Amino acid sequence: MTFDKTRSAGYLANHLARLFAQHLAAGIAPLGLAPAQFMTLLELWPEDGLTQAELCARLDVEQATMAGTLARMARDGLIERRAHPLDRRAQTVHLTERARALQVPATAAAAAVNARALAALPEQDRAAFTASLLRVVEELRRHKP
Amino acid sequence: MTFDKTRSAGYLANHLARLFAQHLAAGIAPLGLAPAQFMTLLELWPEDGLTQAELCARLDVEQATMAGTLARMARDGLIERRAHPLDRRAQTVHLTERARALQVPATAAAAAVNARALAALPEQDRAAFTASLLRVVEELRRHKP
DNA sequence: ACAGCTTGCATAGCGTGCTATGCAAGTGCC
DNA sequence: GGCACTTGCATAGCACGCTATGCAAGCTGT
Repeated sequence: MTFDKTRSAGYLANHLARLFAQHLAAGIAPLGLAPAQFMTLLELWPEDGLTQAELCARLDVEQATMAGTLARMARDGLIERRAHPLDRRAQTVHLTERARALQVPATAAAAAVNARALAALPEQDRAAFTASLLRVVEELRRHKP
Repeated sequence: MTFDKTRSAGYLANHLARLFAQHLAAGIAPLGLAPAQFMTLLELWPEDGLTQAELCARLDVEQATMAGTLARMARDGLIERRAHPLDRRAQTVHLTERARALQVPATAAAAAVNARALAALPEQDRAAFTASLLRVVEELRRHKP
């Protein structure tokens, strides 16, 4: 009857994401990065020159959210926008040298947080856990509200 | 080398929490509730008259965050604050009739979201999944950054 | 060619998280 | 009793999510 928060996947997912965000923020703040900026860089490091719309689709965030994140990244000297060669409405997003230099330390910090978190699970359960996370993500993404 | 977002627990947790929040928000918005208000009500439905500090501890959110959530709940007629009988600094938080009436429909909506999400997993994996979520939450909560 | 739909982006407003401050009230120790 | 520390709460400022608008540019069909 009473909703048990220690057994509700949604409740736990919210709590887990807040904890991950706190740990990640602490790890990358010394680099001058915030979590959403790091997520965006994860897409741009391997493939520069994406448009805002492409970043939205890949990160599954709304366009207005990405506009705000890119504005802060431009303010902080992580990206610069250039006119799209084919579409005068669009812009392409390009990394600065400063952003490129952060790839190794930032991904190391994120990997450290993942490692510390997964240390809570026996080694043979970890792959199943992330696989389940992925399956549930895909399920909820398929039939969005 | 390149961080694989489909295998990073932190990335997936963030994505999953956003999806859960979207589904839950859609389910409880017709009731006039927002997700953090629902979380707070989960504590107050079984035990009225808690203080703000107690709510913070139980939900693991910062005091300033809870102050904002309670302000919005009071504005929306879900709670009222009364003077604490023993401590003149503190207030106790009490549910209104309107808030009590939402318990059944709101928990039903949340349970439906959980059920839809967990439908992605074979039935025998679901308990292990939520148990792993809980273990990782407790791990990250133990050594906070 | 032009009217109308679609697409790319910016902006405003709000909810929810955080840290950092500040104040009032309780507690403790001398 | 009085000074210092702690505790309960409010507020401000910021990051990120969201929806809702609005505008400019591209596309479509007649």
